[in-house]
Amino acid sequence: MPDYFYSLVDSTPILLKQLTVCSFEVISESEKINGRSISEYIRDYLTLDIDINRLFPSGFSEHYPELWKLLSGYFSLRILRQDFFETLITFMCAQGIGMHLIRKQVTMLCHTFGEKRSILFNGKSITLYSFPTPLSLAEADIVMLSRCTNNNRIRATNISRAARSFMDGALDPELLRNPHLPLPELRSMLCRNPGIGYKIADCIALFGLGRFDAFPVDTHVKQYLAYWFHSSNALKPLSPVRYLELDCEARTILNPDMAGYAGHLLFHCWRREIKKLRTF
DNA sequence: GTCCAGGTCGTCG
DNA sequence: CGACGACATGGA
Repeated sequence: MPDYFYSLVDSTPILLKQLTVCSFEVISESEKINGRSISEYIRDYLTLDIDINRLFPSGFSEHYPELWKLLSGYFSLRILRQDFFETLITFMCAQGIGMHLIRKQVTMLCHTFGEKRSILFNGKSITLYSFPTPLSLAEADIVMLSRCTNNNRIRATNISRAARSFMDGALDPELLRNPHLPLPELRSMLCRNPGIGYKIADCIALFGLGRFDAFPVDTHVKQYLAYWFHSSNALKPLSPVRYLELDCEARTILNPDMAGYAGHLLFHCWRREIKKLRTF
């Protein structure tokens, strides 16, 4: 993968219009990434094959007219087909803390364990750090690693262990990428790794394995299920059984095989329009 | 100072 | 199963 692509790999959703800021002019069409042309790669990465208009079931806009009005401002939001390992580690950093701290952890991981790369962009030299390789995290000293994980030693240990599982093949993305693998089975395979529960597993499936049917239920999703869709279950504290119930409820409201993708638009719409949060 | 952040896990009744 | 605390920090 060419160096400049690392500037795109952020493990966070990006609005299409923001992404254009990255300017693809620097990329030559003759260059290949994993045997594919640049335009093919971008189309896949930005999930341009996914038709946003078919994300929500027919009748949804009529059933939720006010919500639909808010949501229409989010149709340019794309889920990215991101690297499995990056997604795995990034979401293992996302437990009960704010987006700001999650980004900080990922940034520190890159600065501490990633490769330094300087690229020329619009005539200026920019220094970037790649995401750490599985090997570098597998071999990382736990104390140094926990400095990157919000000083959370347990999280650092879990990440270290996950990296080693990735290295020895126990955690194999090619095995998990099987589209015929039922979601509950995929989820339980991911949950064998300490530090990964239902929510993180669903995030890894959704963002790192292209499983757009996976529907992660977090604190925000729980809130909008109660507020927009009047789920009484969503008002109660989240437990493993209730997680599965909410997951099931969401599939009756949304298109089951695209529930996660649709849910992601709802997620950002909720955060910005209702909660008035500015962070993506 | 209090509450809440893209949770998970162990323990106790 | 449900409730609660530990893990950790920072922004509102």
